[in-house]
This record gives sequence, structure tokens and C-alpha cells, in this order.
Amino acid sequence: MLNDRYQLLFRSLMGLYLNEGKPVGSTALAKLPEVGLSSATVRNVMADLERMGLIKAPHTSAGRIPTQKGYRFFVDSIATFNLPNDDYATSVRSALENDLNQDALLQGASRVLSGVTGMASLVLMPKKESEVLKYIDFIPLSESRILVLLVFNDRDAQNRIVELDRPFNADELQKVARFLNEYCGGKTLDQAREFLVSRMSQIRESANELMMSVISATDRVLQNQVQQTLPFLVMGKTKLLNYQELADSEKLKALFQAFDQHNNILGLLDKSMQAKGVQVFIGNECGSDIYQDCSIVTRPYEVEGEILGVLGVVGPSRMDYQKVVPKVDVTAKILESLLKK
Amino acid sequence: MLNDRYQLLFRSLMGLYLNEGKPVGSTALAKLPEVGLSSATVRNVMADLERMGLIKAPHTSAGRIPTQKGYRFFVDSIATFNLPNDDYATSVRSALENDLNQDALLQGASRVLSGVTGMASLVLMPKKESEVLKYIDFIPLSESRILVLLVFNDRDAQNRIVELDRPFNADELQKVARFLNEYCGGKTLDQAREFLVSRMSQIRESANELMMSVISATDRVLQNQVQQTLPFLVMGKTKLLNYQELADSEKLKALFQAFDQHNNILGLLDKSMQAKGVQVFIGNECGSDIYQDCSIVTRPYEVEGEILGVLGVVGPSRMDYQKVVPKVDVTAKILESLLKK
DNA sequence: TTTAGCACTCTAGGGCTTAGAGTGCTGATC
DNA sequence: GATCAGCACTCTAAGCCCTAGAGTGCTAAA
Repeated sequence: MLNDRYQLLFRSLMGLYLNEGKPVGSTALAKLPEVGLSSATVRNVMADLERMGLIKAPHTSAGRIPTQKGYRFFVDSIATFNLPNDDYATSVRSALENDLNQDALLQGASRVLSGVTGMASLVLMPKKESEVLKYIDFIPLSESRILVLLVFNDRDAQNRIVELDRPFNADELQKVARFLNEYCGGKTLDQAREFLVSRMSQIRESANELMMSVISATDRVLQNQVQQTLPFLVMGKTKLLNYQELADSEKLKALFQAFDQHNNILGLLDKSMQAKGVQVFIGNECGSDIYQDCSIVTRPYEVEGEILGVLGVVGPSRMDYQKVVPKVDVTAKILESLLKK
Repeated sequence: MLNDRYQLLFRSLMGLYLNEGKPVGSTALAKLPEVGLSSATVRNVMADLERMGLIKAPHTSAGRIPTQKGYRFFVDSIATFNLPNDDYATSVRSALENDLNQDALLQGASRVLSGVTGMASLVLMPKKESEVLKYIDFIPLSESRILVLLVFNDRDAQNRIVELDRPFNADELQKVARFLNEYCGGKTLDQAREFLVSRMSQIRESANELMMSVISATDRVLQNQVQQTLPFLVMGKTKLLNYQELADSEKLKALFQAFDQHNNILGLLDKSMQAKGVQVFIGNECGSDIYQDCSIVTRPYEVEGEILGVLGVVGPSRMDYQKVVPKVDVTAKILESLLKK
């Protein structure tokens, strides 16, 4: 739908603009070896491209920059996304494989992604309340201290050291553990908590103090697991300072505030979770005028067919999509493989 | 060493400047009800204060602002630090008491401190390599998966789910656990790792595969505990955008870079760890010209007489020391009490 | 000792001017 | 008919000048 020359010039303009960040004029384009046209001819084409809405001039005597529509067209129809080389994958993998648990891993993936792209990155965390509680154990540490250990989904565990109100004996503790495993094992965290709470009132009457304090400790850990974690986290925000188009401190503040409030961005992430593969949101497509000059590149991550969350980066619309998209893709894939383990 | 009038005017100037952030002129001071002097008189005093090096004028026709020496004098001799009210303490405490483990707690304390001061905050993390390994356990999860559980110092635990190369039986696993507890229990992490590594070569010969893979898994968890954690972490950096004196994006970038490299700030934190109680570092005292317009307020935190690390905030030199210092103090105290638990 | 008065200094901001970058259009050329 | 040199035109960024206003230090009177 765009003839070769138009495409060549559009792509070249995009290339120059992504590199320099300044509006691109007709002479700059004409000078490129692959173009080989006079600036006058280039100007004619540029005028057409502007009429099509793909590029625009910030003002009369400046060059042209891509419009939002232009970016979209570039991403959808022009750009080619090559796999990053194997070194990239192995370095990402080795940076992550030491992370102990699921949360650390997700955080690590985000950190790495922010590092390799030089932009901010974000992760939509898995919904904890639908995780399945696999196993509960209590490990005696001293006379009145125990460690409460919960294993979720076979791939994540949480522990907490708790001081009990009174000394206990190991057998009793085992009994409570067996009891809880029997009734809560295999339930989702929500269901498990419901069960615990309902039991607590019963037990309170029976005055089994140990049972009571162990169960309430367990409930606290569960509650913590369900509630405390933020729905998503953003890392490397400060990297965004490096982009002039965002360097206006008022804009940046608004952006960071939007990250903190998260209502805003959550819809986007949910949407991204519906689709498979990498998605690119450009400018307003991100859901608010705050993201005017930003783009967000996301990809859901899944384990055993179940989509757990989304990994992505946030940066200026003027980002190198051809590099960023594959990086997000590969990093999310690596994350998936490490989550599975 | 400063007579009453001088002190009054100096304090008033500081008050106005902390609030407004703009240079304070003689008329503004003279207008204050508690001053009751003409602007001319005030001017004379100001000239003297300038000669003493406590205040300076950015340029001839501007008012005066405190010098670094002025801030120091204010903090050392003028300011009064009142305890924040109990509500403050309880709200901090309740924000933190759900944190599961030591790292989460420290991170939480930093987050809270950043929130209540509106500035960036930092924590120097405890030196992991001198932590004592209290207890090791392996919990079978499935045919070939186990959970490695390590308890440190009675107050922190780490777990990791590991896939073993071959199936195992529970008795064997118990044997390995007993063995490791016997030889590593009570040792510091460094010592324990040393032991494990030395044993690994021996065991490799004896071809006890289970032992081998369990021990190397344990070592990986230990290694992780020792190495991965950053020496300190900074939270709420983006809050610093709110201060005009730092809003220059070049300055901010330099500052954030300094945080990331940490060599720079680490010396300061080490120094702060030597002393008891809250310490205030103003401008260059922070150790580099990058911190020109910044101050850092720190306080070591300790458990059972042993200093574990440092909690602090970073903000503009023009911060309300009278409020910030007590907040850092109380937050660190609460952190201590929660760490002890 | 305090203060009114005054001459002086410096900055922030508005208005003006200009160099230069880039454009669109026209008419000549292949 | 496509290409392009040439030209008149537009707009910005940057430098310069000027002024209002804020604030000072000093002097001399109360």
C-alpha cells in the first residue's frame, strides 16, 4: 500500500529519527547513500507522507517526525524483528538463574530487561489469590519459635518465623500440620484462608491454644502472600531521565505518579494479558494522555498453558522497536522457562 | 557563641528558607512578628552572619540562604528535635509488621521512611557473610523435588525449591540434613560454604550422587544469600524530582548514577555505622561534590548490641531537619524492635 | 543603638533582531 | 512525466538590549 520509494524514505526517516531524536529534513534524507534522490524530490514524497498522516512537522521550518500513526505503521508493516543472538539469551538466563523464588525471579527479570533496554520495565505479578496451596509445614526452632512454611504451586514457597504464645511439643505441631494439610492442601489461597478463618472461631471455643496460635500464624502468612504484593512493579524508572523528550520534570513526575497509582496502567496490562505474544502500545494507545510520548511493549508470560502475568518495558515512543520487541520476547521466554523449573 | 538576636534571626531565616526555598531578604525577616526590628537593623545582622560564614547571598540583589556551615550550625546548635507523636510510631509499626523476613522488613522500612519524609531513603543491608547458619532442612515435595530450607540467626530464613538429578528417599535426605547440621550449624555462612566446597570434592570421588546434588543445591542457596543482595538499596528516588534545587535533570542523573555505583556512598554508610544514633551529613560532607545540594541523615540499626546496618534518607540540604531527624530515629528504632522479634 | 533614606548592583523577563534550517512551488531538463 | 535547481517564504533558537524590581551597604539623623 506504499510503493517502494515511499517505504524506503519512511523507513530511512524513522531510522534517522530513532538515532538522533531530532526532526529529519529533506536534505538529511537525500544525503543518505541508499536514497539517491534530490532533496526536492524527497520533499515531494515527504509532503505526501504527511498528507497520509504518517509524519508531521513540529513547525514550518523543522524537519519531520513520525506521528503516532506513523509509529504504528512502522511497527505493524515495516519493522523486522530479528532474534537477538544467543549470547543475549545466555546472559539474561545466567543473570536470573540464581533467584530464589518466584517473586525474586520476576523482579530480576524486570531488572534485567530494564538494564538491556535502558528504559523502565514492568511486571504484572501473578494473581496470588488463585495460587494453589500445596503443602504446609511447621518446623520447631526453639522452645517457642517455629518456622511456618508454605509451598505454593510447586514452584514458590514462603516462610516466616513466628513466636508462639506458649511452648509446644513437636508431636502436637505435627498433628496441626497434618490437619491443615488435609483440609487446605490443594485449595487456592482464598479458599484456604476462608477455611482457616471459619475454623478459628470453632477452635477458639475449644480453647486449644497451640492450634489457635499456629493457625492464626499460618493465616497471617497466607494473608501476607495474598495482599501485600503489589499488582505490578516498575523498575529502572530513573533510566527515563536519559530521554530528552521526557526530560521535562513535570512530565516525568506525572508519569511516575501514574506508575504509583497503577489504576491507570493496570487496564493496559490486563488487556495485554488477553493476547498472545508481544504487543506494542504507542502514545495514547497506552490509555491516557500522560503517555503521550511513551510506548509500552508487553508480552504475557505463562507456565503450563496458564497465563500468569505480563512482562514489559516503558520508554519513549522514539525507541528502537526492532531491538526492544525481540528483547522483551526473549526475556519473557526465559522467564517462563525459569518459572517452570 | 551567638547572641540572642543573632540566633533569633538566623533561626527565622532558616525557617523561612526551609519553607519557601527562596533566598530570604531583610524586609521579609523584619516583617516577622517575633523579630520586631527594622529591615536596616536586620541587614546589619545579616551582614555579620555572612561574615561568619553561616549565610550567603547567591548574588548581590538576592536575599540570603544558609551556607553548608550554616546548616551544620543549625543542626548542631540551634535545632530542637522533638519526638514525633505516638500515632507516627504505630502507623510505621503497623506498616511493617507484616513483612515476612529480614530483607522484606528492611525494604519495607526504607519504603515507609521514604513515604513519610517525601525523600529518597536508603538502607545499608546487614553483612550476610557473617550471619550464622542455624539450621538446615530438606523437605521432600515430590519424587525428585525438594525444598532446601536454611535458617539464619534465628530471625531469617531462606528457601528454594530444587529439582534433583535423581529420585531420592526420605531417609537418605534426613541423613544428609543431619550431617550438614552437625558440621555447618553454628558456622557463619562463609565458613559453611568453605566446608561445603571442601566436602564436595571428597564426595565427588565417593560417587554419592544424592549427597552431591543436595550439597551443591545447598551451596547455591548459601552463595545466593551471601552474594546476590546489594550492599545497600535506595528507595523512592523519584521523590527527589519534587525539589527544584535538584530538578535539573543533569544533576539528578549524576545523583542516581552515584546511587547505582554505590562505591561512593558506601564509605559514608560505613562511617555512619561506627557511630551511635542519628548522624547528619550536609553537602560535601556526604563525600562528593555530586551531593553538593544534598544532605543525608542516617542512623545505624542494631540487634542485641550488634550493629547490623544503617537506615537513612537522602534529600535536599534544604530539608526540615527538625522533622526528618526524629523520623529517621524512630523508624530505625521500630526496625530494631521488629528485627529482634 | 536603631533606623530612614539613598545610591548602587544584579537578575529575571520582555521585546527585538538575525542567522539558519527547512519548506513548498515553479519552471527547466532529461 | 519524473526529477531537480532555484527561490521566496516561514519559523525557531539564540543573542542582545532594556527595564522593573528586589535587595544590598552605607551614611547620617533620631
